[in-house]
Amino acid sequence: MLDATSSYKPMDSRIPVADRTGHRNVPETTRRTDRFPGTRYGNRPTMKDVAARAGVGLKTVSRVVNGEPGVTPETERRVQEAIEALGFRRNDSARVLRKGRTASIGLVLEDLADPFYGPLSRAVEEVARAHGALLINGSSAEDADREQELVLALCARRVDGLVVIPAGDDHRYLEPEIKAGVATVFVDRPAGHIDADVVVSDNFGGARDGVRHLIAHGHRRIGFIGDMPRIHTAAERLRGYRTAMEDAGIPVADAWMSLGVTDPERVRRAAQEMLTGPEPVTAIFTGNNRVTVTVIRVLAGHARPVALVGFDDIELADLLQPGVTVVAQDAAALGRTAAERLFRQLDGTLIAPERIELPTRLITRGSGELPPAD
Amino acid sequence: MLDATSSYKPMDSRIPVADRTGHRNVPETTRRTDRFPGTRYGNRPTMKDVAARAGVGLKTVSRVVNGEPGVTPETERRVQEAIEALGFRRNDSARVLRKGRTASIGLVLEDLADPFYGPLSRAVEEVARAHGALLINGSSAEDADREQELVLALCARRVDGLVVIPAGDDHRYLEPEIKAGVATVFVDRPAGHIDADVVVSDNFGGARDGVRHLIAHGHRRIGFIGDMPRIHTAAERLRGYRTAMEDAGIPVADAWMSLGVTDPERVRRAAQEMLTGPEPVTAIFTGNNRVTVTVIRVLAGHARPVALVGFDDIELADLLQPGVTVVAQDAAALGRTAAERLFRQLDGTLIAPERIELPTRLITRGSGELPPAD
DNA sequence: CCCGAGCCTGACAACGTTGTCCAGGCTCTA
DNA sequence: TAGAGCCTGGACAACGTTGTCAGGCTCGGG
Repeated sequence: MLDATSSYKPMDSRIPVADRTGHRNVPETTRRTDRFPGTRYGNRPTMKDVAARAGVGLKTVSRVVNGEPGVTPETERRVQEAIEALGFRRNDSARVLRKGRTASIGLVLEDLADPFYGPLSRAVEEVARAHGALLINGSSAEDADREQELVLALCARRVDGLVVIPAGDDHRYLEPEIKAGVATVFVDRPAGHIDADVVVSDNFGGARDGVRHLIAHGHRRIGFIGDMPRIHTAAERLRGYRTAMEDAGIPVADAWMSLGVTDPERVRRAAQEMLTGPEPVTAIFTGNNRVTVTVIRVLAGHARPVALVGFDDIELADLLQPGVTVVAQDAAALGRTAAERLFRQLDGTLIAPERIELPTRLITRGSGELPPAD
Repeated sequence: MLDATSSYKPMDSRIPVADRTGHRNVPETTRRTDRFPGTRYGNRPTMKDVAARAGVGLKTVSRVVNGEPGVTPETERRVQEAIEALGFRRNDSARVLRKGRTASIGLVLEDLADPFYGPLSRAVEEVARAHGALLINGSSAEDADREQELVLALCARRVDGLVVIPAGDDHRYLEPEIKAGVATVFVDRPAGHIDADVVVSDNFGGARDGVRHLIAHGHRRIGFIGDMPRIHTAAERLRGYRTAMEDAGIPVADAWMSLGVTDPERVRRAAQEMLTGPEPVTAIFTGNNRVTVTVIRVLAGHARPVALVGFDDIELADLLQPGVTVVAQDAAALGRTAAERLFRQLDGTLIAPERIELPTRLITRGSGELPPAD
């Protein structure tokens, strides 16, 4: 009978909180069964094994593995042979312990599945790769506690740096980490109560320009559907909307603004309400890609044409009827800029934290140029 | 003057190849400047420091940090206080070294920025999280060498398991790793020359059904634009196309099939050619989401209506005119299934490698139901 | 023939944590 | 009151790697 009783017990990677529930660790017996004769699971060969087999010293193996000079070709050959034969692979955990640097950086974002974060994540990865570092990432699901949990787990892994798209608004918990030398850059939204590098889009200006665009095309009753105002980007975009309206001397009715979670159901209802209320809007400005997509669906089923400008570009926006006018931000540039700054922190090239704002771009495709249909 | 001469020298995370270029390691001096008085960069407090400050033994600190029983409330309080005061955070590298498990899994995919992989990646992350593990991921950019490099770097980090979307077609290099106990699951495409768990979509059946759908709507001259045939999914989808055509007794002209890299330029040209050739197609079956998007653009500028069925669902496909009929695969389910299987391997619940095939779903929205316009 | 220089090589400690094991003090019972 | 047993705490080794340092070898010059 196969011994398959052991179960996956990873290290507890949570924050070291003393939850003294008295759970006693089961004694760690051999965890793996011996399915391959001659090779025990989990018992990887070490440099010591290689050294023994090659008949050399430990340090010589280390030298060969790391390509350090000072090894005779003949000795090196013997070591390489032993490495091949045993299937040796250097244990980077031990290496990290010794060297201090892990050559990995952490990326905490809201949701990997969101099309906005894909390119951002990829850009960070590219830069990391160029610097020989790996990328560990996690989704906070827009939850401050989960963000903290993730960030601290990454710090426990001793990542060299962190790129964080903050969900919470208080990052003082990161102070000891930053002091201890963890390079940190916030992206998309600023950090809270802490002085750190920040790379953001010009959310205010972008939204203002988008709304101005609608105003320029004759709209006055313009709706705004955005994310929860506690999210910085959402607040900034709202401010852009308000400013554009104010600048144009248009008083804003409360019924034209809807802020909250951006799940399709709420957004759909919000859109319906501002389209059918006592002062129905003739145009809508949407606060992010998810909202835009939902509103497009609503408008597709709406009788009267309604103008639309959305924040964030969306794929195929040009092929819809009409094409969707958007305020586009460059997600890849955000990620790239942040990551590059991170590595400059690690270089020691960077002195003081800075706030970098990347411009947005209005892309007109038709939906924003519809005249008001009263 | 600030000492900013040190530069980021991460651990070399490449495969241990002896590139004896004789580069000598610069002596590692203190890397960080002392910007914060009283806190040296990189010198984090250890359990020893905490123990000293709390006036207890090293192991007692360990017990408190890990919530192990056997510590007086009073002692625990003192230790917690010291932890707070010093900003101590357990070093997981050392922990890993001692425990053997890293509580992290690796995910190697083609491109994080591809909308198909976002949900997949997210699903893997969710499962990992549920098992207390972190996710490290990297993009292979469809390059076999880069895939191997990434995978081995992850193994050097001693990830507990690997979810791999293979780019290469020979994975024998993974044998020692798997033997050493690294749980491994391949997704989306099977592994090459190696017996391992595989989770794939029914690419053949899906493509066959999609093409049958077009045939059922009266098409006979149907084009196929897909990825390089060395990619397994591409080959399977092509096989589905051929089978559907054959079953219907339709001879396939070479000019109707185009296989190769799926960059927009090539795809655009391929589509143009089969639309204007001597035997112009009346319908096109596209082999993945990128191809589909490009072909939609081509068809949008085409005079005569052409039917289209695409492999992979795409966002907003329902809002285009006409809606795009697709063969949808469930990326999240692929990721979830693979990850769950991975953790069952780690549990010891799983014995023999298996091949799991998830069904695809034909979603009709209009573009596939257009009659042939001759 | 001897000595110093230079090149290889390996012994050893250290990185920070956890498992093992033992000692001392306490409580409880006979 | 003594002995048994429990509870708390700490000393120590080990995990696999790398930096330091010293020893042994070869070679050439005096």
